[in-house]
Amino acid sequence: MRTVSSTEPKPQRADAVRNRERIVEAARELFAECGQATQMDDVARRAQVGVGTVYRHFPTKSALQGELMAAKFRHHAEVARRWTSEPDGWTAFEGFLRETFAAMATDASLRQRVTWSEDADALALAEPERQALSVVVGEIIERAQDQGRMTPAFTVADMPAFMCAAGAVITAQQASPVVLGDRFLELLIDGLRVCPDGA
Amino acid sequence: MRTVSSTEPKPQRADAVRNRERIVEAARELFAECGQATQMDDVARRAQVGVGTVYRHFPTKSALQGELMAAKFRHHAEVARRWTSEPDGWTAFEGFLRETFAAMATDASLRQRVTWSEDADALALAEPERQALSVVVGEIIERAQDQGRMTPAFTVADMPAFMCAAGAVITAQQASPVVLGDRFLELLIDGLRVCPDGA
DNA sequence: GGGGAAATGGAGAGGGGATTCCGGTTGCGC
DNA sequence: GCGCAACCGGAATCCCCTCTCCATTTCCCC
Repeated sequence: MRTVSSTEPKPQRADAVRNRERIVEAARELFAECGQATQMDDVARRAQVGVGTVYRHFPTKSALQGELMAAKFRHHAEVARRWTSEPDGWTAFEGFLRETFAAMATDASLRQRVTWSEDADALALAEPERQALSVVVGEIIERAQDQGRMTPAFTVADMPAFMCAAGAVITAQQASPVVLGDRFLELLIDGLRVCPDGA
Repeated sequence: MRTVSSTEPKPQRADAVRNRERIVEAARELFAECGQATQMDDVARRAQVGVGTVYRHFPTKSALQGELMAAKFRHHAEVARRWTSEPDGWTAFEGFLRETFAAMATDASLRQRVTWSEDADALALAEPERQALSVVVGEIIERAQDQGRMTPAFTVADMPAFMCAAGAVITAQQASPVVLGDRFLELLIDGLRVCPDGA
């Protein structure tokens, strides 16, 4: 009897792997463009694949969206994790935020508000990744607060609102360049910082 | 020949007027609760009216949504107009914002982001009201800037992003009361103010 | 290079929801 | 009180989209 660990990823055929990647990429683009209005047929077409193939990889539209959300959380978590080694908590937090904002400016798919309404099933599927992100960022926040550099009123639970607010501003900037711009983001960041001379 | 001005509102029957109001009110509630997922049948049921009646008053779901958006713009514009008589531009602007935020906290239907994506047709139908709001608020903003009390970088075009950011924060507050809270809104407001001692 | 499991593709079933249609009802001017 | 337009209700229609099914094609191991 061969060793078959229950977590063995059972290797996929080369074409299946390739197609899955194509599908995810196509979906990312389309959801960024059309949001909820994106259709499975469109995804299939852009991925140059049949609808059946899309459904072989993702049993449900929600599953596909869930994967996209999970990917987004993974991405943010990775950025945060990279800043974790910075000893100063506030520097780490600020670095994470700025890097994330920059990424959002570049990639529309990162901008979509994600945590309220939309698709409950998709969100549920991405829950593990959301948790993981929460843990990493939460740790940075607590460190910054312990070091007295961040207002203690802020918690990880505030992050979604924070990100959504930032996303709104960034989206607006894309629409009309003449906009207040980055100053808004600076304001948001400043609001959390605790200066040496008091809050 | 009776005088029939082309803009004459042609009087409606009493029951028609009553039903129309009921429909709008029901729709406002449902869209606040379910957002885009709201169905015409639900609206009809909550208004205690047949679907046909809903369609008699609003030929399209978009038309109904458009009316709701128009109402929202009208509401905001009225608040702004009330502050127009205040001679100090910044005071007027701040008053308008605070009053509007307070209203958003109370009424979920005011909170929904409205200016991007969603339903282009509905937005188009509410365009006149949007314009009107824009004019009133724009005037206040310019006054505040002429008096040197507001950063000149801000324009009416920034308002949607601003409101959307505020909406995100307020929504988050509703979800978990332990949140950073109003300080966020203060930050946003502070960011536009120009203090006597420089920007 | 042959066999069979793994994948593919896309027509169409199925379901949900917006919109229509029209026989019946109601307000209102006379 | 009558008559008739305006209005109402809600079953039925129609369309759009997700998801299924299976004949056919493609990889991969021997």
